[in-house]
Amino acid sequence: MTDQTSQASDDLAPDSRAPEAQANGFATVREARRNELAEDYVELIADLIHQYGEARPVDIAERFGVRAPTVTKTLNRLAREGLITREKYRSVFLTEAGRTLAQECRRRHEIVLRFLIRLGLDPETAERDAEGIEHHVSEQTLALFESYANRP
Amino acid sequence: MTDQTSQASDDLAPDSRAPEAQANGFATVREARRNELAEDYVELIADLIHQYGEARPVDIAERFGVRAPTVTKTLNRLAREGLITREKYRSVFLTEAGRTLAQECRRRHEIVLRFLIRLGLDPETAERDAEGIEHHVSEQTLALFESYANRP
DNA sequence: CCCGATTCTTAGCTAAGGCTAACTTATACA
DNA sequence: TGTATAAGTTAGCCTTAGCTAAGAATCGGG
Ligand SMILES: [Mn+2]
Ligand SMILES: [Mn+2]
Ligand SMILES: [Mn+2]
Ligand SMILES: [Mn+2]
Repeated sequence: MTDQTSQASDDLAPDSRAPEAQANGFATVREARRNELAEDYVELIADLIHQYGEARPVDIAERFGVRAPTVTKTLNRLAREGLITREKYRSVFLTEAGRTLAQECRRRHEIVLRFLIRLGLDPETAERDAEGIEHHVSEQTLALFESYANRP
Repeated sequence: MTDQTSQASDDLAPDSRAPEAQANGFATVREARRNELAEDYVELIADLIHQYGEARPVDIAERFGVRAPTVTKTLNRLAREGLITREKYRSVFLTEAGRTLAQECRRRHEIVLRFLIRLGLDPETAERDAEGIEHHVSEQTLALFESYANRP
């Protein structure tokens, strides 16, 4: 196995980083992926509480488009991780940690969304894309998105 | 449970879409999440083949930062899904479908990366963010990213 | 106040994606 | 050419995230 990187003028420029640097990048992405669902949950729970005063599993399931038992199981995990409190057969509420995380997610979501719309995307697509992108933007990127969105 | 949406002038504007529209958005994101890993694999495999003429599991493992058995298992799935071909104890190669997917991923990766750098992000962070974002950009967004990156 | 409908949970299944330990195969070099 | 090392696989573990079927709790209208 010989390295062809240094000789051929790579037209398409594959990743040129050292393997370890690349591995660090993927580690970051894996980490982000592990938190995505929890972030979507707390953000939605905060929204529901804001709109209706409470977050019921049935509403969470409807908005995510998943079945009730899936919600039950995920909520149990979030409780175990200290993001929500719950009693059997009752609505769920955010802990202090949950509220903090929800606020961060909400902020990221808003910034990404406003940025995409400002770029020229239609609101529907912007919402879809923002829902996925929001979990993968660094603070640096967020800052750039924000100033672009706020520009005169 | 009463809807407070119509009365209060919501300072933070929670998601105002109908539950079903929101569910569709999350379905799109779930779908994207299901494909992320396969996309990262075929893209990396294409890179390795381009650089070294072959893609060995040991190199894949090193660059992803995971253990060898994890790679074996994932490669088996990719083979089952018709994206790669493999023989036991040998390097892996892309099928036609795999090459096509790799090319699409590579294109998205490049566009997102160039866009972020053009926005003002440092290359390190741009790579990290692009690695996650690339799986969640619609064609519309991609088009906007591209014209921003190509602008004079 | 009670009974049917709704909501929520439990049990149990599948698949993905990570790991370690142990085994098998391939490679390389003395 | 034989064998030690490197590479790859297998087996088996765990957790997450989805599902259905079935049971338990709650709620509301008569
Ligand atoms: Mn999201
Ligand atoms: Mn969101
Ligand atoms: Mn990626
Ligand atoms: Mn990529």
